[in-house]
Amino acid sequence: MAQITLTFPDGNAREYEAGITPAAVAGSISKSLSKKAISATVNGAHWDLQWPIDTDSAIAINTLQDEDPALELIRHDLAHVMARAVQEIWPDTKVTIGPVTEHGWFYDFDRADPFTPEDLGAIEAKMKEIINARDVVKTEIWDRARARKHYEDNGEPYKVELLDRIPEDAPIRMYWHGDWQDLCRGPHLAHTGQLPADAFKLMGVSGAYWFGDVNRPMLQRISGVAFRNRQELQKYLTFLEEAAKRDHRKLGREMDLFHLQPEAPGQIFWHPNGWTVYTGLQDYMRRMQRRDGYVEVNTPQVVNRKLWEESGHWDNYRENMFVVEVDEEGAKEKTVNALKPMNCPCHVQIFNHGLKSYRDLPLRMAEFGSCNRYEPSGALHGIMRVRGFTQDDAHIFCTFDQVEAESKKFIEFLARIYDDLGFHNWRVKLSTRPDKRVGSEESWDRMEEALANACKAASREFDIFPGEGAFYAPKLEFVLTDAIGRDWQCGTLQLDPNLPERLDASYIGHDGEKHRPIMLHRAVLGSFERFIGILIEEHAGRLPFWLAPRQVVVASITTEANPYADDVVAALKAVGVRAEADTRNEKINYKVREHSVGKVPVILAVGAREVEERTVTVRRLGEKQTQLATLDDIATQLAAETTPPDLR
RNA sequence: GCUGUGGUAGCUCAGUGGUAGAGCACACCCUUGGUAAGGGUGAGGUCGAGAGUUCAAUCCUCUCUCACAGCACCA
Repeated sequence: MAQITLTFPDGNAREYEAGITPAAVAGSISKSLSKKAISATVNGAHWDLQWPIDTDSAIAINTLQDEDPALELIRHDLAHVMARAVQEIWPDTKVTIGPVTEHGWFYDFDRADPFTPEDLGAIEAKMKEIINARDVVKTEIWDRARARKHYEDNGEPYKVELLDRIPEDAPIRMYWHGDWQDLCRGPHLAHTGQLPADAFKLMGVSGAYWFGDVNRPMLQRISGVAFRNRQELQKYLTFLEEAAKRDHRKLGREMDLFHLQPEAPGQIFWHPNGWTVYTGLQDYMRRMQRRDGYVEVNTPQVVNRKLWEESGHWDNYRENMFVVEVDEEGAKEKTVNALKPMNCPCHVQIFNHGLKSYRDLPLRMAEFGSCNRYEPSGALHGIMRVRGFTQDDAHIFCTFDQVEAESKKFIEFLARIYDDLGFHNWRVKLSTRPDKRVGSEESWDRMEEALANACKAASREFDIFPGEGAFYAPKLEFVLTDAIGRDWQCGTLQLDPNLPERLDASYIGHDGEKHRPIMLHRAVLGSFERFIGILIEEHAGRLPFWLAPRQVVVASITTEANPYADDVVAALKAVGVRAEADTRNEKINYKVREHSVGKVPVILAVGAREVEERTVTVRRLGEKQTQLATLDDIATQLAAETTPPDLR
């Protein structure tokens, strides 16, 4: 038998017989390591303890201490253990695939009867049995025909299909957890007893299409989360609770910001409080855009089908459009219109109105464009994904030579806004040419280079997402991370040589000839609705003072202080602060609790002492401690705080 | 749109084949209280909509609708 040299992470090297398994290597080092070993890393690849090593290699034996391999194996083995548990309880269930996810795993099953939430408890109990049985995991490589016959004989059609999808030259690897068998590329743990029985939880049942294809059968997906130990699981569950507390749908109700109702699914009824936030944000954006050289326009909601045919939306986007048929007076046929789902075609109409010169470029045309899209019912989500919304939209008409500078300018603009709004953690994605595309390679090279250069010029790192661009041009997407680590894609910068072509936009160049401009579609917030949802969740409802709908409540402690409370409110209103008095016949404890729950950032308590001294007792949301201030001082201070960041 | 689960008072939820309950919120009264719920009384519901089964339906069946979770979608 040939000898091979294995090099360990500490630099030591030892000779072994070729074909030795990591399990045997671990055993040669120490008995305890042999017991603790869960897998190996061989030349950077995650390696099953049972897989032979045939050549000189760098090897590291992994234990539960090694987070990445440990989590991968725990989650992957739990997927198998769960599938086994399900098939033991319901033998008629057919198995499909069970991959690892960000926090756990899922496994998709085909079974006639739906799994109920109650079934999850039974499955979890059976999984714990399997773990406690400490069943050995073993693996073999089979030839394709044998595996195929095996699955055909066992009535597992999905596995047969999976086999057919494995490339010809790849090995067919079979795994067993005890007697239960699955097709799997591995690696896996040594035995089920290495799984932490108290660090996983089944999270729910849902539907999922086989291979994500609407035309294939809908399977039942059971998903779970898993960690290395109970503490890590608990930490994750606490995170979920925290996210639920921040849910904008819940806070929107509690703060009386907005509501939705069945008569207008996916469209928002903004209440006075919510509309205060909305207009505050919109006013800020309007000032910023004016300062950055945009002109603002407004375009129609209901637009004839003809324009959508010209723009290409009728062919490509029709199922997402609200179509409005109208009986026009005296007309033989109904006129077909659609609510605009996007603003771009209308903006091109303004651009096309009258001759444009190269001197007019770049032309930055902004609109708080109210759009309607018929989103699939299952996609609707609070105010984050709706059917009626307003974009902070703009189109920059320019020459190709101006693209890079305009892009850089936009990135800097967006950076300023995210900074003002308290999002300091964001990144840029550059989506490049997809497989299905129009335009020459040379033109794609130029467009991608322009966006990449703009990022560099604006001193922004970016990640490239190959193939993610639109069929006509690349784009930048701006993803921000919120206070609890979730990502939101908000801003976008999309190059577009296509629409000016379709809608025949042109300008007169230096040479006196007509030329085609290029368009940049761009948005910073995306939509006001969604962005406000993000803001609410980011701040857990405690919006920055300048955006808070109810900024100050003046709470009287005794009825004698009520007239003074009204005076204080008047003084604050006079300096532009949104203040209201709470002179109800309630105790101060009660008022403080109620307004704290309502996320009012500042409560000013006034009693006999304050009336006497013309002062207020200031209580900031989230702070237990109060401070005494004179009415003049607090008015000055709050007037400064209510000033939007761009006016400071 | 698909699969599953839901819809009972403003909110959070309990409940039953014989037309309904709690807590909070709301109104009124008592209380004038010093920083996260003082006490009492009262009002409030076509039990999501429609159809069916039944002597009788909020409850059982079907259809629709909206919401929630996931999938698909997001030119």
